[in-house]
Amino acid sequence: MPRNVSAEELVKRYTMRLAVNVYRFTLEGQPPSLGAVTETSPKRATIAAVARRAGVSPSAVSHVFNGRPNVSAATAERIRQAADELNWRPNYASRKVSGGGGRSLGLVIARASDTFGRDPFFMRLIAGLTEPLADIGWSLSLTLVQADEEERVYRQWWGEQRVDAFLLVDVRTDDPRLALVEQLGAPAVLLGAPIDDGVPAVTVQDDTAFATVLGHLGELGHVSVARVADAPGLAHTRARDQRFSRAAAEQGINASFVAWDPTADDPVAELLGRLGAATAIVVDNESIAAEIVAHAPEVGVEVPEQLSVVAWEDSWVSTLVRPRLTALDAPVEESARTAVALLERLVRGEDAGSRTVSGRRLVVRDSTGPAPAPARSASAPKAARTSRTRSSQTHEEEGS
Amino acid sequence: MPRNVSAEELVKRYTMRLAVNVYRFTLEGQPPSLGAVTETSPKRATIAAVARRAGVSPSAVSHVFNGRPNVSAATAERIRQAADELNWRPNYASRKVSGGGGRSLGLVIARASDTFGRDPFFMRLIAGLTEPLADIGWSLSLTLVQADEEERVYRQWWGEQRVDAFLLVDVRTDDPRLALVEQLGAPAVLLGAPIDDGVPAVTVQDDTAFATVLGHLGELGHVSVARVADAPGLAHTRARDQRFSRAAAEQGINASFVAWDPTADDPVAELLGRLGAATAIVVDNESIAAEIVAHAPEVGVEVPEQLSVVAWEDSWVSTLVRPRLTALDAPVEESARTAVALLERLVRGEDAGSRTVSGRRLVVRDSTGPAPAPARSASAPKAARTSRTRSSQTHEEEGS
DNA sequence: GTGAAAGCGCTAACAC
DNA sequence: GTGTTAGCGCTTTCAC
Repeated sequence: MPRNVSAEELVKRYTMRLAVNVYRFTLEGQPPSLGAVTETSPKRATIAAVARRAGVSPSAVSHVFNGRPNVSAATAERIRQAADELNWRPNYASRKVSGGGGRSLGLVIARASDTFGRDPFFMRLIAGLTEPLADIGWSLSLTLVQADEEERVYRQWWGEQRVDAFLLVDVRTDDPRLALVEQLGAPAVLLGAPIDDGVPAVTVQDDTAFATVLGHLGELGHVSVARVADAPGLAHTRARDQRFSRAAAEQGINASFVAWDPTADDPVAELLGRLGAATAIVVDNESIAAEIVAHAPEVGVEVPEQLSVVAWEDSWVSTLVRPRLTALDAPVEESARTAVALLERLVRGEDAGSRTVSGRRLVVRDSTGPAPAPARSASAPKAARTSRTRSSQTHEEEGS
Repeated sequence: MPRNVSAEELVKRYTMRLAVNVYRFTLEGQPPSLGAVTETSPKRATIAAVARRAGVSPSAVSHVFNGRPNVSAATAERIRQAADELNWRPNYASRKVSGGGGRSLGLVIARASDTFGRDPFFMRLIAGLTEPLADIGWSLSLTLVQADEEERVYRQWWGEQRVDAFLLVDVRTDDPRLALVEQLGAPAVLLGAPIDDGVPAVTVQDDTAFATVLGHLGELGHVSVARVADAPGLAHTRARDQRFSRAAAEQGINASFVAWDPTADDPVAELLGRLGAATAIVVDNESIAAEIVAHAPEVGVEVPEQLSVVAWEDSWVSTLVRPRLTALDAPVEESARTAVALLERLVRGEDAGSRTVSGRRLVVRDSTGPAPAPARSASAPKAARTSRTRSSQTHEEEGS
């Protein structure tokens, strides 16, 4: 309601109030004047108006719209029709204030605009969330925050009852949000590996992803592979490091780790300078992988002739750069759908355990190729690409 | 409130109710039992609890949290402190139901996941909206819908009072949403050229953008330039067509129009085949432009040696592809901020007129170069790029 | 199967 | 300045 109201608005409010008071004082059925005021006013119809039109009580209308069984089919039909005619929908706020379940999922992303914007994962996630949410009548409340504002926003949104559950993404090691949502009593689900029994997780089945990647690279003759992690603070980083080491050991591949340094003048050149013997890299972040393949030739490293690159995550961006990126595609939409399903259970007070969704698929494109012959150095000839536009092959990774 | 409640929950509710009833029956100040129940229960604190703790009435608390002046500074401080201690925030739903202003902006995007996901504009828009929204205590409710569900979602979100205003994007010619929001009485702002007095617009100052682009291309010797539009139904398409024609005429450049056909087997090849004499193109959509520069060489057209490409819209994607895209950068964040400011005025009942934000900047990168000599045909030598990594130059476009 | 009535937590008019 | 009170529109007992 506007703070500064017009004269008409004041008159209207006063009229409404009068009508209501008359109704109260007469203690009778329904004075026609109230009906008239309510139904012709620009204000939205109320449950009372619908009830009146259907010739029933407000509670009957409520029952129908909440799927409670105490109303006969015929009456229910009449009520629905009246609601339609008045174009009425239960007021979300009123419903909440009177104990009805809320229907809003909070997604608070602690990223700067640019790192948010250049991660296609978020577009897939947002798009993937909206459909299952819409199916159950929920909506998505989204915001970006700075790291030091994160807790405040969770507390505020929950405290104001603006949202009824949270989806936690970018989970960090010792992430304070887990304790926070438990303290608040807020239903929450996280995307990533399970951390805490209190907050169910939706995990992508990643166990064999590295084996698949290293198998692919091994076949191409690579014996030394490096893993490039983007953000060291994220919870998944260490787990992936370990899996990478193990899978490499099993396949007799020499594993190493290289950090991406976004503060360098030329992060790609700087990274390539630190690769050592590695002839292939697996990059945690798709846009970084894309930057590497795009920029490497400009600093003297041909992809895939001298270096093979695999992106962990896949999207249209991988098919945009040249050479196209070989990538590990995650079932983001499936994760989103699963998270929504869990959230719905939590909100209803049922308990929900963590879930695992299907594994990553290795999509082989053009950024991986035969390992360079050891003799050749950085001055290797820029061999013509075997087939620049060869179609993608897909290796389905077996689930576990 | 969960439908299926535990025994404990039932007991708790019953206890609360008892306490409340005792309070009502005694008709006295505040029975200690109620305070105890409310404050130690896991339920969130209420305004009454805060008032009690601060030794004032609920309305005093309300006044403080709504910036009304009727409370002394000392009392206000005491109230704030009590609220902090109880970790209380005004309940959003209650506030709305009792006439308080809402604080939620609806953004309904009628796009399929993939066309949404591959348009970096939306990431910039979302990121750009959240900050100004947070500044005024609003949040963003976002959803994707199919075209035939669009109207239903607007009606539903508004009818339920789930949102308090709408931001209209992807405005189409004769867009039914304009009449819809006016009929609903919903505050709304659109991004794009003004269409209707009822819905204020935030427009990017595009008047001279084509003159700037064509000036740049003219200097490079291009005499025939084509415009590639993505979605013919969008309202901005025709306006841009006209501006393009006019600017071309003024500069003695031969203008043509070519449609992008996403259904073709190879849309890029198909498009290039229809360019006629044009040696440069201006592409409405950044990801299409990126696809063109990435794929053109694979079908025998070198960029920029044989064809110059300019993208209308700019983001990190333009710097990812090779050659890097010369692009027209729009002030998306400024548009978002302006839209939020307008919306806030509308919601308060003040009127708000359309606004124009600063013009597009031409960012010259590597996808534009000298026009090919007319004699040379498709078999032109793949001349070495003059400077593959030359730094971007920026031409500020003068506003009007 | 139906309706009356008491709340939900807050705001705002008005009296003190 | 501060408190009282009557709503907001809905849900939910609990009588009928």
